[in-house]
Amino acid sequence: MAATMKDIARRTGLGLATISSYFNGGNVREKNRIKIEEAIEELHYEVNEVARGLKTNATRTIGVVIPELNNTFCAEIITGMEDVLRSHGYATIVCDCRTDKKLEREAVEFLIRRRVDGIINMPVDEEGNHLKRFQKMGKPIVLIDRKIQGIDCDSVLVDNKKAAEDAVRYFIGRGHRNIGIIGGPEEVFTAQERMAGYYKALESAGIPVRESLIWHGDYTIQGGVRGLEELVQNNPEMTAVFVTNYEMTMGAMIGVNELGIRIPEQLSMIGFDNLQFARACNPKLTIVAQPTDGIAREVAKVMLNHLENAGETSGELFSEKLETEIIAGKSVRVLA
Amino acid sequence: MAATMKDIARRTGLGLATISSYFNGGNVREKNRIKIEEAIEELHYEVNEVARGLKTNATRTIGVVIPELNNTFCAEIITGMEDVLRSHGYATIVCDCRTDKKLEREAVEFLIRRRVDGIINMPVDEEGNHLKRFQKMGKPIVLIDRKIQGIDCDSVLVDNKKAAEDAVRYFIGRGHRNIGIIGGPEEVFTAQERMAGYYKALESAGIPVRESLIWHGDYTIQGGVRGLEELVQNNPEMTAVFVTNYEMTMGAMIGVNELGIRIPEQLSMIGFDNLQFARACNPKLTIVAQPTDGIAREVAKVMLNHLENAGETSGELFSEKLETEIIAGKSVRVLA
DNA sequence: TTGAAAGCGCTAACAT
DNA sequence: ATGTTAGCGCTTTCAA
Repeated sequence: MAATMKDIARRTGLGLATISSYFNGGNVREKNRIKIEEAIEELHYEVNEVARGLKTNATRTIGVVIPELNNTFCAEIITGMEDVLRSHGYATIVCDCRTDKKLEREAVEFLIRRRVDGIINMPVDEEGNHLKRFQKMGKPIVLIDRKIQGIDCDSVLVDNKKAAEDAVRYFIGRGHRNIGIIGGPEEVFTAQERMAGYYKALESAGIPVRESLIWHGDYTIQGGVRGLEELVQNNPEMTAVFVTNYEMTMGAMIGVNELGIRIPEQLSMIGFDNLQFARACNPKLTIVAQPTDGIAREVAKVMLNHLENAGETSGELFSEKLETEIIAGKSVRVLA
Repeated sequence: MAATMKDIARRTGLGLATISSYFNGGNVREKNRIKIEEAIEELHYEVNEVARGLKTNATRTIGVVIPELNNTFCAEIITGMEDVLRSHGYATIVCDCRTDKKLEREAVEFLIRRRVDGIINMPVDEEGNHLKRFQKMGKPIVLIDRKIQGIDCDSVLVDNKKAAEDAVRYFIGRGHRNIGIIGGPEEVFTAQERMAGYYKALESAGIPVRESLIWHGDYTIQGGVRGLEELVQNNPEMTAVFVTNYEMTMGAMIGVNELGIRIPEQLSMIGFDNLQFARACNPKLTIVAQPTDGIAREVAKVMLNHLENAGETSGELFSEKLETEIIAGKSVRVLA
């Protein structure tokens, strides 16, 4: 069994409180400090965070619930968050709920049992019922990427409407009029926003929206393949297509390859996320890039704020919208 | 504050032990069972796993230390593992050590403080010193993908030598003689094995190994770009190149695009991992595919075996080598 | 500055 | 089948 503070107390002849105070930055006589440190060294003592958590009612652990770890956008955000959280002494328990509302709810209950100090969630259930019980416990919740109705809490979002607007304007500015879109699931917040941006850009340019140019996908690779095939087949006059997330962008590229379509001669394309993938495409893909690292750091910061200034929360809900950026490649043709 | 078992005891008039026994599958009179369940419902009781962990000296938490979450191979394995571990009631704390030995050691200490029941590690430090203390505590360690010297423990590997051998043979069988390789860091186990496979395939075909055709990369995207550029520049006669991990494969594709090289007319290529990426390449890339999901499930299984049959471990070290597979695309030209 | 002691929420041994 | 109780390793009053 691992050494405990009692062992150190015995070995040094000091009381438990002194040892504890040593670990918690209290004042300890120089002589005793040295004795304690020797004992720690010899006994290979490591603080038991479990016991500490039971006593202090704070586990220094935060739970992260996401729809799909196996999704670059999620993975990148988690990498960034985990990095800053751990450097502040917080552990991160990641739960992948596979885009399933039932699993998402179970994940939250799982985290409640483990008494995490806070939850970071990229929500699948847009009603937010899965979070209500946790919120009632007075512990902080930070939402990433998607807002939900039933829950008032902090969130870190991306300006998705503007992102899509920018992309479509980019096409329009280069002479395109028949612009298709491979959108996301209609019930997902980001998908709605991106679709709204598509509408807005077309409307403000006086281009009528045509239903046949709109494909509602599901944010998966296979959905992207399918979407591209359908759009191409139904719209011989389409000269450009905007794909609204990374997985579908990959799918659209697969579709393009399998149909033997040449980019940008036969079809112009703007994708989403993952600059490296864009560079690996031939020709290099023009994309909308999200500030994943910025999101990650912002989320961690907001969460740490709650945790370290417990009590004195300003009452105001934090809600930031980060900006995206278009990274130009060679996949958009300039029409005469 | 959250409800405790004491609250349930008070509310039902039962003793603590009865409640505890209810939660641990003991026998409880039907009438009392109902009373307990009503109380749970009304009090919104959730077991406190922290207290339970302190008492039982088992946190039902396992730590995972990997070099880079932001790496598809790692992310896929973690997704799979976390899935099966959580369905058995185990939480997973993931620590990304950014391929840094110091951070890796710190991650293990962090996990020791949190008293995880086991550690799963894709090791960066090939001497394994970071794991020694944990191992002395008698808790299980499972290594993924890389073996290390100093530590005797279970491991789940891939037959990397054969993987590389197969790839190079694939080239040879199609008439290639001047075959380049973009290898990994020389100190990394998988990189050594893959390099060994390259040598073996060439030697058994009677083709002399030429140093100029070998590039030692670092398993990063940028390393792949650089490797491809160097190999192409130094070997005008090279007709084929084998890239030995996913990130470098992506990098090599970027390099190919930026140099304007046509595949497979000017250069044949076999990459590594990520079938979807391979399909998105133009032309579709031939790759060596690792059974990531198989690895993930195997690792979780081995770990659960240790945890659930504590004590009666067979003493034998488990070490499985899974097989890879070549998925043919159109990136390898048949030479006359 | 240091020590003694209570108690966080649970499990398990023992008694009933 | 159920109740009583000690104690897991720590923090935190309260005294000294």
